[in-house]
Amino acid sequence: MARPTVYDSSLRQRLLETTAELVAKEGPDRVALRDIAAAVGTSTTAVYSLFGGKPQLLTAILDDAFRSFGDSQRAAAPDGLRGLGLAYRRWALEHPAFYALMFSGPLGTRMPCEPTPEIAAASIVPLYEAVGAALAAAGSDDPVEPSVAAIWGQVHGLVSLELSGLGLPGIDWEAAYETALNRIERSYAV
Amino acid sequence: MARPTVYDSSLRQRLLETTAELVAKEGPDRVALRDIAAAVGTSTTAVYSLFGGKPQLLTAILDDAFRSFGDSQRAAAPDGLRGLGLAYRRWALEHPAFYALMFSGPLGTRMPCEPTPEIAAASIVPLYEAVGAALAAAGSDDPVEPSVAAIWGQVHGLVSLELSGLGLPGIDWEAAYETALNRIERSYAV
DNA sequence: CAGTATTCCATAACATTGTTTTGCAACGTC
DNA sequence: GACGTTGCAAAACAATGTTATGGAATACTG
Repeated sequence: MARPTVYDSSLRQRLLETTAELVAKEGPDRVALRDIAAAVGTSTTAVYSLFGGKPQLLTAILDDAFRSFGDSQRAAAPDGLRGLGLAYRRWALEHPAFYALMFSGPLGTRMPCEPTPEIAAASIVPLYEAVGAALAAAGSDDPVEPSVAAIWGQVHGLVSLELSGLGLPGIDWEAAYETALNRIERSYAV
Repeated sequence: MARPTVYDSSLRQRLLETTAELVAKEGPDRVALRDIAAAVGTSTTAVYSLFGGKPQLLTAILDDAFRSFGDSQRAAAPDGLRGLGLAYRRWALEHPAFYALMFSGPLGTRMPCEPTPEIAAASIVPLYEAVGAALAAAGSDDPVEPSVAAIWGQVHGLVSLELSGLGLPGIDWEAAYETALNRIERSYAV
């Protein structure tokens, strides 16, 4: 042993929080490691020592985001498919930068920061179970995956278009979302 | 007049083609202006002289992509909603990097390269018209926008999830897409 | 035809990043 | 109290978008 360590879990936590804040404010590519380090009162070396580099730091942020998203989904699970859909949009609108980072895919961002697969997969388990329950209640023995994908794609697509600010200017996204949820309920519930 | 100009429309065209090629291969953030300039045998000054900078160059690429996408949609218009949906996915899978650039939104990429609004809007006119026709044929006088958004969201979401490589490992995306298209046809056609 | 001025472009300089290396500083041990 | 070891901050490095500079090629003028 030589000198007392400063790169400990407390600093790691503060780095995560500050980075999440900055990323939420202006996106992952606009935040510089120097800014993060300065905001926390350390140097960029801390990021390399504690995480390995910027991609790994963003991966940690990404995993936290998926966990938060998964929590939100689990909390809404008792309210059925519609509850899951409403919670989905609410979470995405509250965390637009995270949502973009989570679902932009490898070509969307330059940083190779894919989430831990298990954490990402766990976040959609509630939807999986709700669709399975709905199919079972309807007496259908269709496979679950295509329906899960179709429903997930529906809500993800609408939220994604809303966040992208693209096309259909002046549209009432909430009304469009209601339309889509109604269509889903009509197709699957009962 | 002094010396013959080299930064002409021909060079501009070659820059566009080379950039599109490189962007398609590895995404917009990984291509350096120096590489583009070297590939066409000029210097980075050409990009600044002909376009204004990297964002403007990417905007030009983006507009080209929306035009190509719009052409594909117009060509599929006679085949109805299902034809539009199939053409949508086909184009996206053939041009994944462009698709990501087109719909990643301001937070998804660092470059401020939003497309020209009219060009982007024109690309979904065929869908707009098909939905309007379907609603009219069904004798419905519901507003068109929410349905357009819902359907666009459905196909965009599925394609986007497929391209992101996220979640549902080993799923048959084509089957999921068929499921979604069936659901759309059942809801709107006739 | 020679000189000059003007226009244009490639090269080099600059600023900002992520990353790696270096050197100093702090603590335990002898 | 000196030394060696460990750890971190600051400086060096590399890549990239952007801007400034210098030289070169051509048309005009005498």
